[in-house]
Amino acid sequence: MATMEEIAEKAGVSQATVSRVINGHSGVSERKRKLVMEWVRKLDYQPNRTAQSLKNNKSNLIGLIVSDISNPYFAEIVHEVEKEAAKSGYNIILCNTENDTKKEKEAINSLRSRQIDGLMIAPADKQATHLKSLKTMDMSVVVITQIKEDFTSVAVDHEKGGELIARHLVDLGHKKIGYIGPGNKKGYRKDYKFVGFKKALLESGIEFKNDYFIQIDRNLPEVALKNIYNKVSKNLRERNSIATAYFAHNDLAAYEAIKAFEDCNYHVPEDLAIAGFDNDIYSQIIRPSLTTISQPIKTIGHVALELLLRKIDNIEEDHENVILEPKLIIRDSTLKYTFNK
Amino acid sequence: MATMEEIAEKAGVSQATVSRVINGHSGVSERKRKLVMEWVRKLDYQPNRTAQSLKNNKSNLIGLIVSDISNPYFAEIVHEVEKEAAKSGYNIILCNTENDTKKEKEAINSLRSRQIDGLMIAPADKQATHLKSLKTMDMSVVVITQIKEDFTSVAVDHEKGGELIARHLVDLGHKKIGYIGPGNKKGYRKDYKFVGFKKALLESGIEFKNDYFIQIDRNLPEVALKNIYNKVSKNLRERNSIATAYFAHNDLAAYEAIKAFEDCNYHVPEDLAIAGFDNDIYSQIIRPSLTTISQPIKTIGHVALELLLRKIDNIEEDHENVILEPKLIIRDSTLKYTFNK
DNA sequence: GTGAAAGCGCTAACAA
DNA sequence: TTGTTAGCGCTTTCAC
Repeated sequence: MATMEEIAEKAGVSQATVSRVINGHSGVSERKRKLVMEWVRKLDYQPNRTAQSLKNNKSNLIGLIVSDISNPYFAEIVHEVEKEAAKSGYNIILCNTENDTKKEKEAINSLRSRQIDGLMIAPADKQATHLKSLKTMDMSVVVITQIKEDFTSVAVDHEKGGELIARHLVDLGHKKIGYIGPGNKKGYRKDYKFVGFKKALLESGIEFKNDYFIQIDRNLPEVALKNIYNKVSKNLRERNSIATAYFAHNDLAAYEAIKAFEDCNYHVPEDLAIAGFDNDIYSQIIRPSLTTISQPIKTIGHVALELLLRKIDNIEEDHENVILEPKLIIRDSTLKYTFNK
Repeated sequence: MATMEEIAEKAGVSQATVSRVINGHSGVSERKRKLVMEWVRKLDYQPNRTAQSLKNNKSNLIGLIVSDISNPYFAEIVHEVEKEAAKSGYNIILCNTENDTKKEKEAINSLRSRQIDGLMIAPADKQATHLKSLKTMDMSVVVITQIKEDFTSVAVDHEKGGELIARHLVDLGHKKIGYIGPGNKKGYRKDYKFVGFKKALLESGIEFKNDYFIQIDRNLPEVALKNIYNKVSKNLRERNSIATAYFAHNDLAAYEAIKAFEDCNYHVPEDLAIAGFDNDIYSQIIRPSLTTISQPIKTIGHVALELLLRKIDNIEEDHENVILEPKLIIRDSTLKYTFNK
């Protein structure tokens, strides 16, 4: 790769002049400017961003840490963030943690080493102390998909999402209502969907019964789907009563649960209503189409990047917690449940 | 962020000694080593990879260019590549081109500027000359998801995939067989699935009829799904005969086609068999489960990264085209078609 | 308008 | 065993 030095030599000017031309600084004669540009083209010169970064103490690199890129929800966020970042001249270093705090920690260190200008992170489910250390090292950080009081963060109101589903199921006339998700476990982040769900049920006079709670493991994305299938099947076999409607904590889980229900001869949605969370692209494609909660993914990506860039440019000093509104999307998986069979 | 200089000062040694300790070089007294490490911990020192890159002319950065990260097929590849790369100490700079050659070109230049050690690219559908320029600039490149004779590449044999689907449909007894996909168009890369599909049909004595060809647009991932839906619906309305079985060029297209068929009152799979391509995670989740071609995605990611690292390390000099075998996955979407209605 | 030179944080050759 | 020094490619200050 050609360097400024080489261009300078060819064009018979100093390397400093080449730098001026490349960076569009004024105070270079038109003659030299032309000359330099000619050699830039001829040698297909590309500035060495590594050298620039070192000199300017600015990498134009953003670290993006997600827990599971295979989840279409995160894939969509990555898509959006990359797109917007590119517009502002930033590149993305992507790290996938597979919801593993150890990997998350490694990723943070690695990115720090790489002198990223800012970090966007969707933290793993497990509570971890290394996030706190981000504070002390004075790095521009935006947390996404969950609200963290001590960081700038952008997320959807999961609690309200859970409430929306609960009310919808109650409105349809369900009394026996279940939940499929991680639930609340010490050392893990709170399952706010579940919290809101139970709360809204209670407000409608229905106490959530643990018999209808199918608890699935956290932080195992690789095997998560199998886990869900097994847990649901096991539940159907071993418990003596099942609910008439289930709320699965995300769409992926809902799909898998539907499979398990079907394989146990419960037809969805005729015998069993089911709702998901995320409104991923498949939720309207699968049959039955899935009632779910839509998260404004593009907005999350957009807003989060915007905030991060502001932090990087020191425009934004203090924390801001952007809580976006979830939306209920009603589809066949709950609508076509048949009462009074 | 602390630098070696600061550590050196604190520990009362030279900066070179700090470097030696950090890099585990021999020839440092145990006393100084201990002393240095103590300050490394105290100041939470992280080496500046930018400076290292500049000095060593080695960034440990890999560029990964994909056309559409929202497609779970690519998301899975990214997942795998990132995971393997991390194991070898590489980070991934991800660029999403949205199947746009202009963005692709920009991404390549940007990555080059960033001194990446190697590039893995799933090229856009549109033929473009800038890929050729990669050759001249002597950069380690591995092309994925399509075979390019003049590069090292890793892909599945799409032609054979098309054949497998064709034979399967013929074996089931279908005579009127259609295709939903981009087809072959000048300036775009060949649609090998279609080629193999037609070839195998012909070998079975069935000539592919253009009446059963639903051609969809290329390079519009953002609107691709809508496009498919519209094209399929339009086709059903305007043509006087439809096939009994359709092969959609990927799973995403198949899902969308199913929706369109259903909305036009053709039941899948009873009235109409359909097959996809990719075997993405949803193909077994949707109902009807989708007959499709499985691509060994993990293997693609794995092998491609392996080859790229070998190229980077100059172990591999010449091109290698790894063509992986596709596998037919038979599911309800074709199996449950009802003949003799 | 232009060039020389310092320095970003690191590695490695050389000297001591 | 340790320190001094040059230099990776760039930006920017200073002097002319």
